[in-house]
Amino acid sequence: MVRSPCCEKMGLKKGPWTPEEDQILINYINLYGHGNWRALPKQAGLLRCGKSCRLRWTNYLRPDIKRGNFTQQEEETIIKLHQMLGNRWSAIAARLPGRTDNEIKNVWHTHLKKRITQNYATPQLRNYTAVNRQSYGGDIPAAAGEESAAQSYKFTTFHSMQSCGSASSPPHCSSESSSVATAENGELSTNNLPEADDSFWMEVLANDQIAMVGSQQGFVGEIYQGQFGNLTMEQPVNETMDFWYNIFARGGELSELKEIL
DNA sequence: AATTGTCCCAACCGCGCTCCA
DNA sequence: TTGGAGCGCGGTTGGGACAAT
Repeated sequence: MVRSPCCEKMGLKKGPWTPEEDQILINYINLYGHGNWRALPKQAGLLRCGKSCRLRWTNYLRPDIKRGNFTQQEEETIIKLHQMLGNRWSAIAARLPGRTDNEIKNVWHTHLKKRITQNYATPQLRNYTAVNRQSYGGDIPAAAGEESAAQSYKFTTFHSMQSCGSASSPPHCSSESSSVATAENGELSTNNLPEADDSFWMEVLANDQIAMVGSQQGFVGEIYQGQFGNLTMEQPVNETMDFWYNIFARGGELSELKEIL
């Protein structure tokens, strides 16, 4: 496929938009809409490429854009959605009315990512999970007309987990799986969070069978023992790692998990 | 007051997807 | 079925604003 030349090569303007350009774009879209972004700048009399116009409109000029700082609730929603959806900024933005994917991406990289990273590092992890135990209680608004995030996940059963402890147990099953202590109330203690690496999560995701690796035995064992039912999710490794860390560290219930999703 | 460093965000880049002729 | 056109997405960057020295 032959790509169209970039703006610069076509002699079009790049860089920050002037108020005059903004006004031209707003006036044109208010009058004619934006059916064809490629043709729009020429018809509107702008020395910009269509792509630049679309970006300016969707990220800044749209009348329904909410300006200003993100509220704490919005930030918590972003954190929650990011754990579920990963870097799917547009999907996250669809659940935050008035916020753009670009804006959310920026706030994630400048604020939220650092916060999460710091809190994942033990012992701060406990603080993070404690915070999220509260914040996860809220509703996640579904995007209008869009398949819910929940529907985009496919749940499968850990068949092999059922066989752990039996004569046919896979090699990775071990009676040590119960060695991870739970709190007296039955919740998993965050003191016992596993040191999970990518290979572990790859195993979790690869099949509808669970494989346990070394120190992860306890972690998986707890799932098998009914903390969450026998559930896993098909999604990229990194997202799942975050997801499981969060859900599991909070000692969540299956019903809660379903509600979140 | 001048310089340097850091943060933040608007805008750009390039890839991949969908649509359509 | 193929390939061009258009669009949307996520990653990256340039440069202004502000803080620290």
